[in-house]
Amino acid sequence: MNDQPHILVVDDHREIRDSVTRYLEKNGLRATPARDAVEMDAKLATGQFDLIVLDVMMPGEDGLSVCRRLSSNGDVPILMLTALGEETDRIVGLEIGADDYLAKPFNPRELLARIKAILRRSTLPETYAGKLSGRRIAFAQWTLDTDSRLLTDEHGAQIDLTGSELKLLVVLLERPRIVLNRDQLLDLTAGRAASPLDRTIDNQISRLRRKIEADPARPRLITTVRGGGYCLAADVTGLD
Amino acid sequence: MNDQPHILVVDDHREIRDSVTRYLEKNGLRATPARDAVEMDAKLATGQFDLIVLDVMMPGEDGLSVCRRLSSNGDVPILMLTALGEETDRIVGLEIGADDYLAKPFNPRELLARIKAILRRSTLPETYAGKLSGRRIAFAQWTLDTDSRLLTDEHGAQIDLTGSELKLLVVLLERPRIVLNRDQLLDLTAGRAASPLDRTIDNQISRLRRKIEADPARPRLITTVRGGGYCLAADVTGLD
DNA sequence: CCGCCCTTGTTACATTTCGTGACAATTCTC
DNA sequence: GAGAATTGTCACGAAATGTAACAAGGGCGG
Repeated sequence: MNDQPHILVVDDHREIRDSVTRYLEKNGLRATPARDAVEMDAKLATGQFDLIVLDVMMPGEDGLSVCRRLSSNGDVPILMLTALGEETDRIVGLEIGADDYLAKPFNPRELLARIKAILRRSTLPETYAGKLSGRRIAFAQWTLDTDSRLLTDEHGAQIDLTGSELKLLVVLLERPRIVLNRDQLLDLTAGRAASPLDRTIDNQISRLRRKIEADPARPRLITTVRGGGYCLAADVTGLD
Repeated sequence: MNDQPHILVVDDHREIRDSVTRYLEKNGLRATPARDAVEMDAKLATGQFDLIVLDVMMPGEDGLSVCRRLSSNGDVPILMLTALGEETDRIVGLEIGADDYLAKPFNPRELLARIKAILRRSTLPETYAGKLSGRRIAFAQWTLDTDSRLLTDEHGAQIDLTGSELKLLVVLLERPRIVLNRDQLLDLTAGRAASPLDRTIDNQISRLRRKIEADPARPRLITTVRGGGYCLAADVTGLD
């Protein structure tokens, strides 16, 4: 079982990235490294994170730009890493929405302390996962209302989903045609890591299929990728 | 069994190319040599690669151009090899999309370490069934829906494909009338190399024929090229 | 505060998928 | 036409997946 906070470490220097990741993990957090903005976006899309540690100086899209972009959504706190003496960057970093900053070289313990401080104050009231919250979503023959948890098909027949069924479905709907493995799904729906022989996701999928598939024995909407995970095989439209 | 990462080594010097290939294989990776951009393109078309080691200085299309070209697709990470002192090239190499670079002469162990570092961080979310994901494809009397894994003939009869049957069929459909040998097919469908006496592909072909051929004993869609491999003998139309 | 009911994780077992080896069938060579 | 190489396919088993059944936990009405 693992529901520790999950930190995304974004830095182009491998040594820093890896040592920070290891240090955080050694201290009871979960941590995932990302090399640049692109990889960060990929990880953000397939995982749930509680905080991002972000380097200012990076090739490609730099930290300031990333920070500006992310903090406009405002859902994940950011801790900026600035190279020594980049005084301007410090100030700008905070102005554009970072929650804290730390100058390199830094003491790992101080980084950990600041991360914990941010996490402590950012225990937000839980909302539904992501962008599709509070919306109506159309896919295949279904329309999902995430507020009422109600699924309506083209004939108007209605089915209501349980909390975890809804979460799983929303996670899949946010990533159509992407294969997500059981670890990712568990991370995204329950925010925890899988224990060995964990069949939780299989069961959730089975229960969800029973409700939304025309023939649950031959699933067409949620397909199985053997050795890979599951995949939503439909186009998704947000109706707002 | 072999599903190690597959590295494509592109260098015009045979000694470097061969010694790097051997070194990587000795260390548990799969590696395939290519002498220039043309050969590289051929290998890329008929194999699945996880990383390309690319020399900057090559006759014909040079490394920088290749790198620019490949990284616009952005699906295979690139490690550039630069001759000593080509300081400009280093910088440009990273700017145009290489994931890392290494100056010649280099220590093989360092090359291996950097390759592993890149592989570690380039685990991107897998999309469903390649480029043709989410499409309907027509060939002969069949229409394939890659989402639902459903094959429909002209009379509307439907046949379910398993995951590996679908993958094999898609690989063939992406290369109609091209002969692919068993190694290439195994690489493209399963991302692994064949072990001696490997009958996997024969079996898959057999199973696939049983489903899509009018007379599986006299295959007309997937033909056998004795000593060569298999070939999809039909025109393919994407319906989107 | 109690007990019922819904939800969800876990376990166990059935089913499916797919790789492997064996052997038959086919094709090629000489 | 005989022997060898190559291919076709069967059958078996290991591994992955589907799902029923049970248990634990939580929420809500009374």
